Amino acid sequence: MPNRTCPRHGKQHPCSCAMGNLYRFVEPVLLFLLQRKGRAHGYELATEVRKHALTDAEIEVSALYRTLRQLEQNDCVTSAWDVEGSGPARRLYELTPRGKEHLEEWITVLAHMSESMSRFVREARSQDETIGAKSETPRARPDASGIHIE
Amino acid sequence: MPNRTCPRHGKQHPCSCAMGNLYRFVEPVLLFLLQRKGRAHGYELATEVRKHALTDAEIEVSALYRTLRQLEQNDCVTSAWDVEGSGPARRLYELTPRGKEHLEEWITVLAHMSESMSRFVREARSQDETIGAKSETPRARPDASGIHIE
DNA sequence: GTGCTATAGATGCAACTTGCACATATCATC
DNA sequence: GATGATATGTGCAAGTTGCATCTATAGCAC
Repeated sequence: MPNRTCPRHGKQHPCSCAMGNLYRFVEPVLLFLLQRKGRAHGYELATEVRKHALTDAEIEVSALYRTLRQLEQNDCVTSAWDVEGSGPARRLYELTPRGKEHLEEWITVLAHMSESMSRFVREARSQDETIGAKSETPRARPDASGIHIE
Repeated sequence: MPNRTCPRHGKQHPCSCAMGNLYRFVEPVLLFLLQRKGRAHGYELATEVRKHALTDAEIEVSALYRTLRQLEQNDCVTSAWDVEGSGPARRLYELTPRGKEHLEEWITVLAHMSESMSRFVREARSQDETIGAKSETPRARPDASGIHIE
């Protein structure tokens, strides 16, 4: 949405692609998935994160791994190498009590944000209609609701 | 919410203070206010932006001014110096048709995000209950009214 | 055994964004 | 002439991000 044009949607439709990943909404989704799956490795999470993403921005794998490391540093997850099975070793992540707490914090924040946003959308849309209706008339009176600029 | 602790709320309650301003949610609020007020200067907007903010993060005046400049560069607003009245000169901003369009894009994005978020919150909460019920630890019931912080 | 692909995790770095402190200027009041 | 409110900005270190690239294991085809 910001100035730089979105590489995925171009000018097709408005998107939130240019919004950040790392500290924004990757974290809660990862915490959520980890809570649900009990234990998972990064590559696996990467395939599922899309379905629960909070914006339509692509979630970078690098951002995902970095977020997981960050979460580990903050005691929200623990990790252990899993060398069983075929293929390269994988790091298995698991939620800690602190991580669960952090997810709950995120849930509170997101619930609040969701509400703020839908209120904003409601207000902006109703205002839009008002202005749309008004602009038909020869733009006379300076808005009865009282804002005057000198 | 991210790792760095919030300077305003500390550990009191979860907040979205550490989320970005500039390209995030300052833009739509400014566009909205400009549409409503018809014309306004930055300092004035700064006093009102709080009421419509989409996160509980403080909106920096510097971010606000920078956002306005950016919006001007992208033809979303125009500005003109107002030297009438007392006090220092003020830059009066006004929405352009492109700016109105951009606001509508934001509204679409925010409506979508709001929905994604509330779905996420719903899912995460119901999952939480399931897991809570499953875990045999007595763990004083997760307070229906919601928010408990460490 | 070489090349190719899928899986898995990670780093390097330029470009960009942000928070905070500070700069500039006008006017009013003391 | 000092102080404070109004008003608009800039400077810069620290932090964040997108994209390209790297390492490494295993399976399969040739």
